[in-house]
Amino acid sequence: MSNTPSVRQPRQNRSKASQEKIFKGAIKLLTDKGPEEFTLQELSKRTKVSVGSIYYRFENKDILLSELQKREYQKMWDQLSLAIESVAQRCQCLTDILENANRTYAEHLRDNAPLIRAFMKIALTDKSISTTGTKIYHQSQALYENLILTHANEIQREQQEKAVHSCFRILHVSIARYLGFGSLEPITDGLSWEEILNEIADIQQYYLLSPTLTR
Amino acid sequence: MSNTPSVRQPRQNRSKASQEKIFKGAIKLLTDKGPEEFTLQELSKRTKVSVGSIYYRFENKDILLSELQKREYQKMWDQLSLAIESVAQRCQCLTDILENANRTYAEHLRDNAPLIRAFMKIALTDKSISTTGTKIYHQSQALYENLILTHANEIQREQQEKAVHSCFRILHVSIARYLGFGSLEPITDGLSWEEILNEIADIQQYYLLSPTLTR
Amino acid sequence: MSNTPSVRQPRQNRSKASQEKIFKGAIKLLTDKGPEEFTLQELSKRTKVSVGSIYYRFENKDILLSELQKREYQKMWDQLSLAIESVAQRCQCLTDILENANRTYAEHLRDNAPLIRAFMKIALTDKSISTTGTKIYHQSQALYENLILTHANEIQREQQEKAVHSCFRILHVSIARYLGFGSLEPITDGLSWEEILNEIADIQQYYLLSPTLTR
Amino acid sequence: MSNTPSVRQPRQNRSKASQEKIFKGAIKLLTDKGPEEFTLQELSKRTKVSVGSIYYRFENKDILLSELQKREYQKMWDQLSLAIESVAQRCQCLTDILENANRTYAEHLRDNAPLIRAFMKIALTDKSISTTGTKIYHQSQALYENLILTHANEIQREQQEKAVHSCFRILHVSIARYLGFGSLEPITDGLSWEEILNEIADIQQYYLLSPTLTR
DNA sequence: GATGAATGAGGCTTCATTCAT
DNA sequence: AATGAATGAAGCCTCATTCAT
Repeated sequence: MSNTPSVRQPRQNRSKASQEKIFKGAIKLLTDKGPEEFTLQELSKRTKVSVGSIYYRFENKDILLSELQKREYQKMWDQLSLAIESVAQRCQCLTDILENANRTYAEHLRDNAPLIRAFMKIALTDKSISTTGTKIYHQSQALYENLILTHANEIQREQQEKAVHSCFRILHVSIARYLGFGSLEPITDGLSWEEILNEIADIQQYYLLSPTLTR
Repeated sequence: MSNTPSVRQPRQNRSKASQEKIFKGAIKLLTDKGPEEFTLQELSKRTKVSVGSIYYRFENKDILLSELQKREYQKMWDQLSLAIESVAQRCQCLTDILENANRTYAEHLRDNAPLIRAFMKIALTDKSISTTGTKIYHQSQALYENLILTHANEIQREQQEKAVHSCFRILHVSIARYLGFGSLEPITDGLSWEEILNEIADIQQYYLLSPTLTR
Repeated sequence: MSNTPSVRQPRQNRSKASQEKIFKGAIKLLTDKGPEEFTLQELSKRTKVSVGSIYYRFENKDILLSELQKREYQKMWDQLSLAIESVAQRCQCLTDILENANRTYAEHLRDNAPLIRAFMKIALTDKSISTTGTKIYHQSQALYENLILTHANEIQREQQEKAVHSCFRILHVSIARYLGFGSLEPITDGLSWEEILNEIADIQQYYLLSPTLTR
Repeated sequence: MSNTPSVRQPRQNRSKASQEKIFKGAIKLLTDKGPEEFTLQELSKRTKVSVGSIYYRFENKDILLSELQKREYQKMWDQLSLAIESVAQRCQCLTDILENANRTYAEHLRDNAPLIRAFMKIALTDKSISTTGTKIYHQSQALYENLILTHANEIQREQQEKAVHSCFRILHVSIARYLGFGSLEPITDGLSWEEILNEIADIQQYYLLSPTLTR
């Protein structure tokens, strides 16, 4: 994904192994302790890779994190992409698609929650991390929305694209809040995972499928 | 004497003045520079209150921030409370109430955005700040929802309280995202402030007011 | 001499003592070990002043050195100034003045050689140190030349000021080389201190006092 | 095999080429960035010779620099030698010789200024570099002085050799200062290159050629 | 001979907290 | 009550040198 000069591409095998060790250890440290306690000294201690070695491969701490994020987010996105594809194959009607796409996206966030949470914290103070996060957000959005729009004919709202934007937004922010991204305490309003999914789907469906309200 | 061990209650005027200076300066520093650059040395320099004095009044940095948050969030909540009260006075029908309550709450977040943003960042690593944030969230939620529920008879959904929960949740998370709380880049989907408000109100109304969909 | 905001002026007595300890220790470390081994950790260890304390008083290492230089160079210049003044009182003829001014300036360099040598090394990589060094050089030059020019009437050269410039230049660079400023090994050409002084004076006198050569 | 233990003598062509690449790159790096930024990593990157290879050929960094200096200073000296030889051929009288020898030596320093400056900085902390520098200085001095002494009969001073020593010393230090060797800022006293050369020649001639002053 | 990855001691700097006055 | 000087652990980063391949 990246050919930035700030990251050395390993040319020897043991080097690749070491890079892998660094990445693996970084993920573990990040999800174990959070970004506040993510120090290169600690990473070095855990991975048994010297600080100098880390610096040999990554220009600095920020770039290490940024590269890690690009790599992991790319992986996540690839998986999401496949899963959304499969939804497209399986589902016929809009209701069906919504429910399955929602679940797919929600589980995608949930399964990767610890790492995403960590990167969202880092994003608060690191422009590059935040930019990549935003980029992936928009890519995921496009994936989801394109799928929904294959059944645009069922949507009752006039501005279909705008309406689908809203559906994605509601899905994303509701799940993000439920999983406790962005603030430490998840807010569930007492709903279970299934309930929150149903609730979101309900709201989307009332919005997309109801005949225009006369007000 | 005082039974809050961590914060000394000032009993003299010059003391109150000094505490006030600390709080004022802290707000300014927090909104000017963000929590990353909030150091007690800098606060001392700006307020002309010595570091020792700050420590005389607050057990440590976390407690200072926590006290500040409680005070400021209380103030904000008082204002919100009045504003919501006034909406209750002015509006008769549910549609009207929703739109006005939304606007009231949204402007409340917007007007206090810099400070809220700062505390949301701090909340990521400070349990006490996050707890207070959550508490105020629930209080605001109650305020909003009680208002809506005064017109519960107009709501078509079966589980009215749950439905109103969802309305508040959608409002809050949408606006929070729009204002860029919790992640650095605000995501607007190209909507203006008025448009996002309309969009939210639309979604809520389709949800609350539509007759049950037969699926 | 300096009111730069990067140096904290001590307001308590113990603070002044600490600043003095830092300066004294810095001079000793600089002359003992040279700038290459001048680290704040070592300075802290020797002076028993914590690193944080050093940073409390000086923005960073460069500024500490720069302030030290300003202080010491100022002291040196004050002494030189007095000594040159005394030469002016004592001497009547140009020959006399030259010899005494030379000796005064040369001894000034010699007596302060270890510290000057250290700062000359630092000057190679620190613009501020080099600027101050140049400034003091020009001030000393003015001191010396003004003294010589009080007997300008005895000078045979047409462009008297230019000729006196040359005299100072020769004096300075010859002594600097003799003392090993600027390169590690002093070059004496086998001359003793008295001999090099005589030699310099001879050259200056032949230049200033000879009738114009017909070539 | 080789009896210089610290430098491996290349016996194959590709080896020689590689050593040549190292030297060329080292000169460029030294003159581009100065000794402070001269790191073996950077040298390796620029020359495309691996760090290991550099260490295979040179015991350590100091020795690499030392070897480079010997080689380059030798080259410079060879050139100077030829140029001084040519002055000897061309000039008949002392005045003429002085002026031409001065110019030759001054231009020699000027043309090689960037590299000399670099080595002078290194000499401050590296005994071997400083020793070689001193050695070449003395060799150049001998070259210059022997030339002058071919016309010793024109010199009015009693101790001719000592007088000629002084002439060289004045020439060297004046030019070195003018070119900014040893301290960052060159000091020109407002003189152009031609003017400083004339000034030096004047001083030398007044010293060497004037009849003894009666004082 | 050659490569380039790995090492780690050591330098600079920050800042929450403590303490003498 | 108040001041501001002092502390030092801990973080980031560099680079000469070593070593496995």
